[in-house]
Amino acid sequence: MTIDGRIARGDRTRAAVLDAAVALATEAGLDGLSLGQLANSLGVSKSGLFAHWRSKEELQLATIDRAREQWAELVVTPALRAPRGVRRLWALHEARLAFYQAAVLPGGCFFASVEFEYKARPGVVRDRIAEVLRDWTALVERLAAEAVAAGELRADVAPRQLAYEFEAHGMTAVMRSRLLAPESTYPLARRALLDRLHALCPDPTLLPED
Amino acid sequence: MTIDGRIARGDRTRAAVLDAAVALATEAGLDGLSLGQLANSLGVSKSGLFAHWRSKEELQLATIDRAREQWAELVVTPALRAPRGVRRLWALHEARLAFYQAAVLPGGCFFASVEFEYKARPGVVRDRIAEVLRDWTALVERLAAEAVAAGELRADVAPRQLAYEFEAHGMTAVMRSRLLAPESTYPLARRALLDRLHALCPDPTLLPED
DNA sequence: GGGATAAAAGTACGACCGGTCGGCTGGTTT
DNA sequence: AAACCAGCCGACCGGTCGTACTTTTATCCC
Repeated sequence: MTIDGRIARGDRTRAAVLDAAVALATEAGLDGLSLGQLANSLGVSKSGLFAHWRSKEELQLATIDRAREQWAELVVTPALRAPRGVRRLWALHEARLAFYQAAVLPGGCFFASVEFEYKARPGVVRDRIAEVLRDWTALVERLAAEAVAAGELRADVAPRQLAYEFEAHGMTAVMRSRLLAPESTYPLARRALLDRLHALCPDPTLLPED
Repeated sequence: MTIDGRIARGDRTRAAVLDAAVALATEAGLDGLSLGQLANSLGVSKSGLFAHWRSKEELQLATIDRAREQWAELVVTPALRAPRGVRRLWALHEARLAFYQAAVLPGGCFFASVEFEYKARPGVVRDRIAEVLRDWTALVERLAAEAVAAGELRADVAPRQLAYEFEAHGMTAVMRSRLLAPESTYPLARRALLDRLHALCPDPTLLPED
């Protein structure tokens, strides 16, 4: 049973296009990204794109899905290797900052970009983005709740509140690091959450000192 | 000495255009905003816009300046009426959240939108945005430093660090309130900074309890 | 009244947008 | 070898973009 070479080629193209789209969208935005530019930057023709996605919107949705996969693969999964509890929460913050700092994507973060781009633009694309954000928030809340349940965070910690602060410190980092100074931003983002967790965590040995 | 009616009319038009541009940019972005749409939504002709600004870029810069004025007028100035120190810092946070919640701008915050839009797009527009952000950050840092100097915040508070967290809690609020749930977001943003300030402020009577 | 002047509209243009269509290419199946 | 198929391309469509040039309209000064 051999794989159909034509379909394999199509899959390769699709993957390459989506990876480029994710990266470009962090610079020009998901809507600002034009099909002509995207095709050019990949050395394919515009009509070649329409062979895989019937409209720009369909490609945008596929791009969002690809970005979510990438995020899961490069940020979430590595962080989940840390032991459950406050250390896992901290690992997620560090994995995220490392992802930004490594400049995997030129604009830093796909979702940070498109969330602001679509926050006031009703439609399917916005709905999909909101769904990803909800899932991500739920994950962070769950990790926080687990840390509380394990007794590693004070019992009066509200997971939802902590998740909000977690997200705030991370998202601000990606914007500031691109718009102002990268080298001075990441330490601030790191310390912001670390101080917060230290204040809530009875056992200081679970977290790095600085 | 009477005012030239022709110039007065021009000023009125310019102001109306810029106000509309600021508002629309929070939805469509500063670049996504097209001159045709802008002209249509104001009932003027596209070419009428070029009587006042010679290019789109020039209008974008003017829009940024106008947004800064609006921010100063509706957020900064009212907050500065609070007494110097930690109360002023808190007043600034609340004034900002009130501004977002009142939906003065449909997308919530002009600068939050354009900062993410231009974070990875070199050019004059980006430079201007970065300058505004630097000034704003300097203001918050100054207020934090004043609170420390007044003995209202612990002496080991780093103003730069606190200013980062201040900004993070505010900016995340505007995105979340638009993309997810407005009613549940603002309390989180409020509490995030309030808890932080309470932890750093020896005199609990200077801040609201909740 | 009659220029002078500023604001605004009208018109036109080239570039690019998202999208369609017919056809070529090369691997797969029979 | 023939029929078929998915991937991909060049040419092209109507529409909108930002921008330039010219013309009309409203106001001011003499």
